[in-house]
Amino acid sequence: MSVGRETRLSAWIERFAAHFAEEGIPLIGGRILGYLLVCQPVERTAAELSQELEASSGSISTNLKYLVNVGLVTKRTRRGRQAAEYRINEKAWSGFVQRKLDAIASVQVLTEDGMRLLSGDPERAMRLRTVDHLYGWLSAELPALWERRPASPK
Amino acid sequence: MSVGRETRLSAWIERFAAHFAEEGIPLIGGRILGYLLVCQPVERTAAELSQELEASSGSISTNLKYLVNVGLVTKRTRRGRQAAEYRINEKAWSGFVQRKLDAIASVQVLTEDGMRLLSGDPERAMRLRTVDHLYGWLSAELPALWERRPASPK
DNA sequence: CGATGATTTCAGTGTCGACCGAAGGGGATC
DNA sequence: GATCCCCTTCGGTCGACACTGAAATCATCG
Repeated sequence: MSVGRETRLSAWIERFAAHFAEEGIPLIGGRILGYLLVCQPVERTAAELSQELEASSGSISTNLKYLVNVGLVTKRTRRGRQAAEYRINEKAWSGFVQRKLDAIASVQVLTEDGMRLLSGDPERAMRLRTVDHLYGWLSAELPALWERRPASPK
Repeated sequence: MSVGRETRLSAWIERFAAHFAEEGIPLIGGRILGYLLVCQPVERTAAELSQELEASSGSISTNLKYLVNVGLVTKRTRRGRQAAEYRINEKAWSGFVQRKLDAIASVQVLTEDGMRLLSGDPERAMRLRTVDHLYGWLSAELPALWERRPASPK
């Protein structure tokens, strides 16, 4: 007897959430993301998410607030409906990734400052220089790479 | 009365450690990295680090073990010296950064699996497809970018 | 082989953050 | 304006992890 598609999707959502948990996103936040990426229909209320993901209403609320804040989820309210509907904002994902790349390259600000502090002593600055050059290169190339990013498929 | 260079370097080390603390590296580990990048002479014993950074011997030991493990610090023992000497391995920094980039691109494995699970339903796969394309592009371009990385300065 | 000096191990402490669930507040409908 | 949901807020619990300091371990030298 085969495992149903929904069951396999649940397992996939869990893997998805686990990955982002390692990057500091709360487990429940990751589950919401994974779920909203594949659910049908695309919009869900907080109460539905709470039930589907077996998480407390408080956790759902907190995490939705966070996800809406970073732009990955969109909140929609409708007249005549007390329940707000949430959906994934997949277009915002590139901004999300871009922030990660920026975070890596931003170390260059630090290494640059360090080089300045050691400017009178080239010998002593050698170790930092190696690191600074690496980040300097990244700071130049990553934004350039990002420019060449193709538009998302229609 | 001006602030001495060493004082400013201490402040810089603290900023350096704070940055990597946000990325999950323990504060003391970050301090060790920053300190070993700029100290003179370049090699230090665990006891010296403990004193300079005002951290317990246990913390220093744990963090050095971790940093040696990921390759950012090199341990050297010498005959006739009971104290091992540690120094920064600035050449390993590129591997450190590369692992970060790989971690970002590795999401493509997840999105790809998800696409497979939704293969029978293109409509439903649309949201994931947008995300998958982004990571697919990254998975292709980041390694290519890395190839063009220049050697560190002599 | 014992003494010495250094490092590693380990149990204990404190902090921080995710999560829960009950209480409170805000709309919408009647 | 009363009722009914739904969402958010908030106190409390739990587990994870960084850090400490003392004890155990290890290496060197006399």
